[in-house]
Amino acid sequence: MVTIHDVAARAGVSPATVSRFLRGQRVRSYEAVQAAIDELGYWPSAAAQSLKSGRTNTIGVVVPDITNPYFAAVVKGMESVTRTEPYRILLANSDESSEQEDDVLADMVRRVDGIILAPATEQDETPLHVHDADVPLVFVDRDLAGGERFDAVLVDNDGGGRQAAEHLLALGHTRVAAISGTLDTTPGRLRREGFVGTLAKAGIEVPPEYDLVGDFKEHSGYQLTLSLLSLPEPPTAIFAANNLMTLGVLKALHDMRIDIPGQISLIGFDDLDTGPLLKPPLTVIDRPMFEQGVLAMRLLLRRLDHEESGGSASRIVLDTKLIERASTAPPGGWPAPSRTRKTRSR
Amino acid sequence: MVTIHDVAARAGVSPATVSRFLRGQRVRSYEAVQAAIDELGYWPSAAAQSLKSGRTNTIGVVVPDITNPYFAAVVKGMESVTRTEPYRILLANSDESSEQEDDVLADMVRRVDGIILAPATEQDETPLHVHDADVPLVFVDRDLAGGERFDAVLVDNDGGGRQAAEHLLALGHTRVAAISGTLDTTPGRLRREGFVGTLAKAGIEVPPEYDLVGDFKEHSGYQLTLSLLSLPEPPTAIFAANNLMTLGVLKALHDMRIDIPGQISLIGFDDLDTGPLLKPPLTVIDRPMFEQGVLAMRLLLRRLDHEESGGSASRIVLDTKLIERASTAPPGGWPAPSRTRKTRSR
DNA sequence: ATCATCACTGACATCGATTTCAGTTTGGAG
DNA sequence: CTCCAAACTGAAATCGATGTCAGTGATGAT
Repeated sequence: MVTIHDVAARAGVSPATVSRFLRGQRVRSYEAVQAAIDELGYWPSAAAQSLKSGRTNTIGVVVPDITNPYFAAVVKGMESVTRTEPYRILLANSDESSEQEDDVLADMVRRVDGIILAPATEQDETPLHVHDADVPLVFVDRDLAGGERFDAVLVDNDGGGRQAAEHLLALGHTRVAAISGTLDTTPGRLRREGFVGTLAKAGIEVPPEYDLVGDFKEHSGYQLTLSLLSLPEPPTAIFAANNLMTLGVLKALHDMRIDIPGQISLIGFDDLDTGPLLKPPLTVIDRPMFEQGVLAMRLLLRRLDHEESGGSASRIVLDTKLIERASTAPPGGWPAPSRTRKTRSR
Repeated sequence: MVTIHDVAARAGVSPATVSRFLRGQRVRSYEAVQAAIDELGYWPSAAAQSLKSGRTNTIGVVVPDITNPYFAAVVKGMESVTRTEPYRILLANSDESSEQEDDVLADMVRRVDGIILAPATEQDETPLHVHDADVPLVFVDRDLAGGERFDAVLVDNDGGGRQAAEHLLALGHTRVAAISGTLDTTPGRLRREGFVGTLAKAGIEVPPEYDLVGDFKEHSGYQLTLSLLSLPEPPTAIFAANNLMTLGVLKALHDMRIDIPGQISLIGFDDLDTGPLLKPPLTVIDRPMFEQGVLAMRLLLRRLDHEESGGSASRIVLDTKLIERASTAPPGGWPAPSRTRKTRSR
């Protein structure tokens, strides 16, 4: 490995001068140093620089599952911000597991300048200790109990659940099932509350056998749907609280040859690239994905720049939006409530 | 920040002893050191360790696009391997651009122990210099001209193209279009060659207006399909060389109200989670995704362990597999060649 | 020619952990 | 009780880059 000393020797100056050159300060032997660097193919050691400066120019990003298109888009948004900065992204999956998340965080804290996290549960306290290590922390997609003093980029999950419920209500559904995500995550809990609460206000109870809880993974959507179908009186509509579970529901419904939306309407949370191309095209609650990543990364970088400056936490909450496609319709044989369907809104 | 000196002072030993303790060597004052570490909440500085050891315990991963489900799965496979190791993944997108790739690589080389790369083009020579910096390099999905001396995990792209062609031939198609990926990438070039070559051997030429080249992104699939449809004599079948472009084709076909496979058959490369749920369910050439990531990471870690040992390059080539679903059928109004469809094989 | 000012330079300490080397302690044998 | 080998310990050098500080050389004014 070629070091700053080698360059200095070759250029006939001291290492200090080469260092000054690197940082853009004026130097008498500019050309000689430049030449030495080029000829030797010198690049400063990142480890040595980190040790001296205390900065790694690395951002840790921990998400439950990078193969979930939502998180892939979020991460890409983050990267679009770091592209023009000297920062790189250290990525890890938690697989929706607090233990894995804790492990990964403990390791990351030593290597990064800041962390963006979509926590596996709201209850874990470990992430709070990240901050003890002087590593700024930003939440994305999900919040943490006691995390109010941290920056966060979230969406109005409660509102999203409400939109889904209102949509199904407007269509005239009364036997409505919810397949929620893990209830100790922010989106899992709030989407369900928004959905079930709105139905309740309209006088419609979601009985326990319709009120199911999955784990945000496709398989749970599949299994829970099968259990719904085995009920003596299956629901006429299903709300699935994320993209992957929605896919699971869809698969189960296909496998069981259920007509959508003829027999059962389906509304999901989070759109998919293939959303409009599915059979049937999916009605979903959509939200910004790429943008959430961008915002989260900007918040973190801002905090890194104004180090110490403290300042109160920025908590950004974005709106969700109903996208009506063909997977929802009035319940079988029922009359559609005229065309309120199109005009019904928030 | 609490350093090894602080721990040493508290435990009443020298830093050297604490260091030995950390590395698992026997130490007389075991309890005292352990206690000091716990009480102070000490974690060794990664930067200092890297500087001393010359290892960062970080693997650089550069892919064209993490939102492509294929690459997301590959990266997840890689991570499943590093989970049980002390390694972390530094992730970057190249956006299918050589310039971005070069930039990112130049920076990564200083920070990682090894790099796994899906190069944006076969022609760029920069990645070869990565190796000059003593950073092992493994290719995944795509190869590089002159990269034969590096480890690689690839698939039989040529064979995949052939399988697609044979499938369409067996169905009786003669007016067949190919939407290839960038031709200076391994998969772009080879999939096209396998496809067009197999058709040629069967006496079927793909005329220039059917022989189109996209950029692996959805939009190009969409645009090129529109151009195919505007032809006086559109093809009866389309082969799209990756998942994203296949989606673009599908969208265009939907938008133009073309019946699939009634008017046009569609076969894609790379399966999607939603593949079976699309309208119509897609016939595709499938290949291992997660597994490719696993293999690539294993190759790299092996090289890191047996450092210096050199050894010749491991070039793994996996097989592709035809998955027949409903997006392909005999050309409109034509007789299907009995049931050879099911028995036709490699 | 002399001196003050300014721009630039190099020696050296430093960041935090590891490793070497020359001790010191321990335990067991005699 | 003495001695020796084995087990352990600490001081100091080291990894590579940077910042401090005390200079050295150049420039301009007198």
